[in-house]
Amino acid sequence: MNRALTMRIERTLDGLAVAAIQDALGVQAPALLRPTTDARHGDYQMNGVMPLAKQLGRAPRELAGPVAERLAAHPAIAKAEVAGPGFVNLTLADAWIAERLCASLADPRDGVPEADARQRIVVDYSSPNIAKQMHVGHLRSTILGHALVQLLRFQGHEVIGDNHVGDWGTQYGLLIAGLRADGGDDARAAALTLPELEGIYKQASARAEHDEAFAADARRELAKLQSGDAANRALWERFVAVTRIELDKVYARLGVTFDWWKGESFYDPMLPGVVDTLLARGIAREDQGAVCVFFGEWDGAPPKLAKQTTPFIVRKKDGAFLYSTSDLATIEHRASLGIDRGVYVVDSRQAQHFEQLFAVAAKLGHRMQLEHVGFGTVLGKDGKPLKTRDASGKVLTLASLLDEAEARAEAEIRREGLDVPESELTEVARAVGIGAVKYADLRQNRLSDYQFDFDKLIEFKGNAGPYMQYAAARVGSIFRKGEVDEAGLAPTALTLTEPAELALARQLLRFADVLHAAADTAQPHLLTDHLYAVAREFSSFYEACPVLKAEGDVRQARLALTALVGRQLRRGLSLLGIDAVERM
RNA sequence: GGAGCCAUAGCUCAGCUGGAUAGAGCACUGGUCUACGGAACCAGGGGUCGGAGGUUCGAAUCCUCCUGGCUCCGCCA
Repeated sequence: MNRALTMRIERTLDGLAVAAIQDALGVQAPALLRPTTDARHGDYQMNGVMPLAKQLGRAPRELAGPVAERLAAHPAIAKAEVAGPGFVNLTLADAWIAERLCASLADPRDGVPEADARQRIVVDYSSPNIAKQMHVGHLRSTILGHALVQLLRFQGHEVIGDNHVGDWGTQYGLLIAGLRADGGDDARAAALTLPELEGIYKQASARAEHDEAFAADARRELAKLQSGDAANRALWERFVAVTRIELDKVYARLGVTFDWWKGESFYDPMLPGVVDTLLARGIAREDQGAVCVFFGEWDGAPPKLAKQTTPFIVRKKDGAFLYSTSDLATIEHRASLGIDRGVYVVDSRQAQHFEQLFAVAAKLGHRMQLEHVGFGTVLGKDGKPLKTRDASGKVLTLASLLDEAEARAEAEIRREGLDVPESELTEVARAVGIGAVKYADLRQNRLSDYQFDFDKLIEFKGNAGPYMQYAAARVGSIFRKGEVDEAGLAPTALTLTEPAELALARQLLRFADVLHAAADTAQPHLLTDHLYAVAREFSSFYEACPVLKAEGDVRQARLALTALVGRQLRRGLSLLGIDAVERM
């Protein structure tokens, strides 16, 4: 077992426990090793003996004894005790903990090994529409998706972040017709701004509701666009370019990036082929003029889908394609590029669409690992979905939300009288405001809805973004004040004796396990929980144990702990897409 | 008509591949400290985990039913 691998403590101990069961009892069984929820039960507990005893018809405590004995012999384990109905409680050896921490200090990856198998992964996230401003509805996908990309990349995977923008479809016929009806010429088109574009769309779509001639115009313009008409194509390109300018501004503020911008238009030429294949393979059939997949007619369809009487439509009766078709083409295209895994960071309400999509992809023979990373709705303080427009009907844009976050952060920094020079105030307020919004989102279990409350998320205490940034800044300040070169710390041994030192050390030891769990399950809140626990343990430690005032080995050990805290906080925040600041 | 999600402390939320006395933040109460950044630390009160059954050595977690909120599903994405 190499050194890096043993940084994943939980996995290492689980392996030891399985081996101990095998050795002591001569059977292969899951160890069910978990961190304890109560420090009185040690650091990790093994629950596997109880079900095993049941299975063998033996007394659990009787079986647990010899297993514990074998575990206790390992240098990592100071104590292995049988407790309760048959738990085996493990307490790690202080010296071993210290040794692990030294190794992570010496490791440029802070002790986090890469994943065992490297994959090529595409992550779909953000996905706004062309000709519309981003609104609060895009917040979670954008923040969560970007964090996930970085977590997976840190695991060593080859990750492609893809912004699958809505840049194709019926709305472009409406926009072109609307612009023309509005007396729009080339000059007008060239000077368009995004809010104007949005206004034109709103009017045009309202007009098409009751004005049949106009609606027919829009359909004609759409057809021309789709058949490659040069003038309409130029207008469409203009729409895309105008929107892109505004999108790029928002992404720059958020620090969010993409590797691909393969929007729906990119897949348009492949759509007829997708439908042909589905028909030819007998996966879809025509019904009432539309081409549909009926899961109830499949052999071995997922039971949930089989009960569904409504079909998965891939071509409308008017011949137009849908996003289902486009999503299938996307999978097809990615498969041809040798992508192993596709991750979709999209609202949970689309769960059924993805189940259907993935089922069809599997039926087509695709082996790609496909995952829908769903998330809940952002709610207002009233517990209802956050409105995308205010009472007057004005769109509540993502940009305006970020403006408010920054303004509130600046006000808070002034109010608290923090250590921020006037010249850096704007930049610090930006980092704090944006960081607070991101942290508030990421610390939540993604599947549940969450209440968006500016008053809480800008608070400089508790489990909130600014508190984490503050903790990181404070660590930096210790090294500055002590004139200690943080990077130069490379102890080969640490003396940890104080309870506060050991409690902090044990928390730091979890970093690698947590990062992998967060990435594997697409749950960044596991990482925020860890970072918050580190920050809290650090505060207790800092209160109880003088660092700069200590001497000799004690000082060295405390500096090493402090350095690790700083590294985990900075690394963690950075992976989540949150900027740390030097001073605040 | 079919499918799915949610209900945990006053508030916002963790915990849900079953494990030991259900955790955190905020709020509240009390305490510490002439302070290596007090945006601190320590301690405390507060929950029949929506209800009722069931499976199990063990259920917030799994199963069934009920109540109350919410979402999705034939031609938007």
